Amino acid sequence: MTKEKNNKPLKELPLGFVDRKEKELLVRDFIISNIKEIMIKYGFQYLETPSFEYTDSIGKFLPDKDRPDEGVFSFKDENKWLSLRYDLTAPLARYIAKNYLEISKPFKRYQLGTVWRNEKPGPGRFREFLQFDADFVGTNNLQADAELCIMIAEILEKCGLSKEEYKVKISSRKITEELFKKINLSENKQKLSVLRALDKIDRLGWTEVRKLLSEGRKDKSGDFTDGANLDKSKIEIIEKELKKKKPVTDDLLEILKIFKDYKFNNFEFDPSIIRGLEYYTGPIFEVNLKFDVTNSKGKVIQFGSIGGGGRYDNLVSNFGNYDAPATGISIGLDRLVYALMQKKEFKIKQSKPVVICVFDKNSMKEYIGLQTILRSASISTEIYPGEGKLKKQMEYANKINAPAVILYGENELKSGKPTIRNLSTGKEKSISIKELSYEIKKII
RNA sequence: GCAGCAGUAGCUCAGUUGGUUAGAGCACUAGUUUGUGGAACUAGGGGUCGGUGGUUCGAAUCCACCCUGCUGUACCA
Repeated sequence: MTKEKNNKPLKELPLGFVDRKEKELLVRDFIISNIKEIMIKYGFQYLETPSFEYTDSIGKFLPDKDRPDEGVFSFKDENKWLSLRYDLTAPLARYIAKNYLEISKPFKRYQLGTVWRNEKPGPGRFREFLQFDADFVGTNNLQADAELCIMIAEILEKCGLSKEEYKVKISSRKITEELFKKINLSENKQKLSVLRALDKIDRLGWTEVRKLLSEGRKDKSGDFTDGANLDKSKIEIIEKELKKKKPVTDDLLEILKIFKDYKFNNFEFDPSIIRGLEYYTGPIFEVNLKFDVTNSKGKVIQFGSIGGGGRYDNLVSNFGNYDAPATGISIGLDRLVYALMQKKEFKIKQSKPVVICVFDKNSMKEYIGLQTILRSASISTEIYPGEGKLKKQMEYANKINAPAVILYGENELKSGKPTIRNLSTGKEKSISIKELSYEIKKII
């Protein structure tokens, strides 16, 4: 007996994977439809690439590990490693490199797709999630970078956010590069740990970041993080440079000018935006939500950015001889959905079916007749799909939020006039079949 | 990965210093007479008390290890 129990299949989901229900999916669909509309307006092409790629194709920027499944989901297929994509940028670079000669440049594409990451999930973060990307390939024009920021702002506003509820932050990789020259930092490993430390200014503040730049820091759970081991004078220079309120690098100055021409002002220069990515070469941006987000227990949690991007001029050239400067942005849709669902006014209308009650199976022909009339009038309709008494059918209709039920029993069949019951008011009305669709539409 | 906290019914939780057949609310199912939902009442189903091992006459309760979740932290292409 115990053996049988042990053989039962698991009903649990793997870590970081979730079932998504209608409520969430409707919000997601709403966001997606806004995105598509705006993408068309901005002139981007729609592209889809497969979920799997050769690990080698998208793995150029993975940490050089012996195991190809570090951070990604991979398996070996006929001696070649395949990986589920971890973002949409690396597959884009692969796509460009493969089809370089056929693609007219500049190339603008947008893409919606699920990506997978084999890492620890956090609040609003899963191991499988939907991402939206828009990229310009084959142009050095900073108009592209500026337009991405403006476009993302338009998407968020279209989704119902006000200017106070989000902010586009911009910076440039050039700022930190110049800084490294200034303090004579050349070792790549140390550069990276400085960048990582600076990335946390927003969350931890300068006092803690100074610790990370020097000997290291202990967080409130008692865990210790190694520092970058810089000396005091260098840290002072970094701090002074990064506290500047206005950009001085030529790329940002130009973007600011373009913003002005577009009358776009919901941005903020923030030199502490790092984005941790090694491949960025120029302007970088990040989109932050400004309102509180709570978890399932009602506690306010740190939500962070819902997306970002920047210029990556060397990514395509990694594949061969083609050189294509590029810039792009990506948004984590599920995180945006999670945040948007917490805004009270966010109720998406969903049309639920009118339920035709079954009194007698011998009358199915009549029920189907009514259903056909309603469905051909594009009214969501169903004949009660279960079995049972009228009471049970009413309970069902109530539970699925049906706007009305149609009663077509013995009495009604005699007169040929079905009764419709409005489930929100409880009122019933005898209606001729001719007027049925019209009356139901009034209720919906 | 590291650290702190937690795991009792589908959900939210109670369970006294270890002591009989482990409880509540909500949800679910059936019924409160024939064709009427959202309320009430009655009855019912449902738990290897996260898992394994140990201490004990006896463990949901104590100990060890493991698993899972939450939160922070690290990594994040």
